[in-house]
Amino acid sequence: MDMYEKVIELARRRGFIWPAFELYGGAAGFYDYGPLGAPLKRGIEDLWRAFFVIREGFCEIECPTIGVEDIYKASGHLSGFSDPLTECKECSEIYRADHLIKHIIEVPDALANEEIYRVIQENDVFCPECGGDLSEIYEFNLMFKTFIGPGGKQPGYLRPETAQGMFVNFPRLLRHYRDRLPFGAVQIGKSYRNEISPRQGVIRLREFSQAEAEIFINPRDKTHPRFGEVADLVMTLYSKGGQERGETEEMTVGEAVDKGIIAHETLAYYVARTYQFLTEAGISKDRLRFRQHKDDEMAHYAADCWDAEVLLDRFGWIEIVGVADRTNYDLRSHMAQSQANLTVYLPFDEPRKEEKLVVKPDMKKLGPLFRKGAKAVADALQALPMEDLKQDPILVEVDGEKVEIDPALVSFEMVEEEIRGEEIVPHVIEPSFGIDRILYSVLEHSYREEMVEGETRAVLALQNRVVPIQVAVLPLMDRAELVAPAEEIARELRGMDLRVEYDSSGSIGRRYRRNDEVGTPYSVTVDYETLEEGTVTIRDRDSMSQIRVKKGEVAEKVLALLKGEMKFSEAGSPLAS
RNA sequence: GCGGCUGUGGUCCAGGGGUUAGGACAUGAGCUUCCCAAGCUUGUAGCCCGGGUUCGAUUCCCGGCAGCCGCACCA
Repeated sequence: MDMYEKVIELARRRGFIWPAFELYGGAAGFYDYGPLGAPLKRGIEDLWRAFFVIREGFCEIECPTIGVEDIYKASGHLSGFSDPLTECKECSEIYRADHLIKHIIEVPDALANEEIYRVIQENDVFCPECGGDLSEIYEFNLMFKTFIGPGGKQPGYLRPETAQGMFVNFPRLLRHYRDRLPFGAVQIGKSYRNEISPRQGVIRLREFSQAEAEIFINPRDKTHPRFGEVADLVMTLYSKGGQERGETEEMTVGEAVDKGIIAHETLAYYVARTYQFLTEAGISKDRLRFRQHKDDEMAHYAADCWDAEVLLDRFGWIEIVGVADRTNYDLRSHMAQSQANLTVYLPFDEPRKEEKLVVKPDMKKLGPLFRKGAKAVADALQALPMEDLKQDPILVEVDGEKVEIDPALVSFEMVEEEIRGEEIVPHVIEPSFGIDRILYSVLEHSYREEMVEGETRAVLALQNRVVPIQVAVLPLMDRAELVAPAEEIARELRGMDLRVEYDSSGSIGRRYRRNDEVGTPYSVTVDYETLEEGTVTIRDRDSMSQIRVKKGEVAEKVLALLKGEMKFSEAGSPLAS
């Protein structure tokens, strides 16, 4: 059994991750989060919120998971996210149709499917495997399509990423932030991709959760005011150059920016925050690296892009986060599609003075003279440079005809104008997190087995911050005199909003093991000394050691331990074993 | 989507054209002053789905679904 099998088996058995629709045979690429998985996922998302909403001052929004067609025309998902496929009629092999004619047509992407098929037929392209005839082209789009309202008139698509919600709300977000850069907006939610062949469990899903931030910044200033907070952080980087040499480098974030390895401070800042988030969530530092996209794998508009990759036992290095400088591509696309103005007015530090030629055609006279053509003449006059306006007569060309204009009909002068700022389209830094992949990676990186008295002990060493069961309350035996105080303690802990597991079944050792396996960090045990001395024990998951504390103090101590405000060894007196 | 392998209680596995499908672990109830998967008593729970062959199918055949591996695909 490899690690993946062990972890997935545990996750299924103990209620973290279940195949969806199992009752009806299931469907590939869909999973349920069970009673422990759902709180674990929420814990990871809440930690993400702490990092990317609270501490950065970004806002969280929530948009529909179904989008109208224009959004995905603009984003490129409608055209770029679908592949033209063709199938061999003999051996049923499937090919990307455009790939088959690459050597004939330079830009096959530009062709319609019928045209690709014609090129295939005219150039005698056959199945590369068996030489058989190829079928007509059919489109496979990775977006789930649906229809909005009755009649099938308005198509809708399940969103393939949450990012577009932030882009299409840009004008309102800008106003929310009172017309100033930089600002950020985030969204945590489901996205959908109709993958051809989802494999690898929760790594490749058809419905998955993303946490994405879109940070809108001034393209002229990509420094970051809080860069100093992360400059000394050491990370494992796998840069473009490093990939060519086949080696990773340990480096501080500051050094990476100084050497030009990471494009600029702002990108590096969020790479660093990503590192902190992942390690606090429970990703192992020595199985985490940041890999830079090579030029040919990066989208053409992107300036720089770094993926956080984790090392998984079965799958090798897997991408779990992408942090990209997408420049102004997305906003420009939506400007073109929607005709809306998605710019920000940026004042200059100092107003600039500029000389400007102002041309004023005398419309009172030009109007009667040229009637319908007057506007075209005036436009042509206004486009002329100074020298041409000084001629007598002034020559302009309107609709291919040369027209002579009396200089008396037009006045012009140089005006000194003060320019206080300019309209710009912000650049976007996009950290994009795959929550499901992170959750699985946290499980695998937290899982360990150790030998205890000849038995294998399985432990999920989850971080307190994300753990689904925070504390177990266990009477030493299922007897009334122990059960009563144990139930009382469980009630008290629940009263503090802790997620408590109360368990009185079987032997105490078995219950410790069960809780170890799902990561419960602390177990409170009620024994006969509780009745005699008024104390209980707290057991630490990782060390298996126990301390004894007063019953009345156990709740506050457990809370302090969970928050990391108290060391375990200092929370009570050690239990003689 | 193609090919190969696989599908039996919650988990892991055994089995087999014919009465009641077997084990281990897990799990419920009970006993036990018992702190690391102990013990005893006693329960619950299964042949992936559909069709075919057959007197009879969990077993054989076909299809579907799911899992694993390979190919293809992967903004």
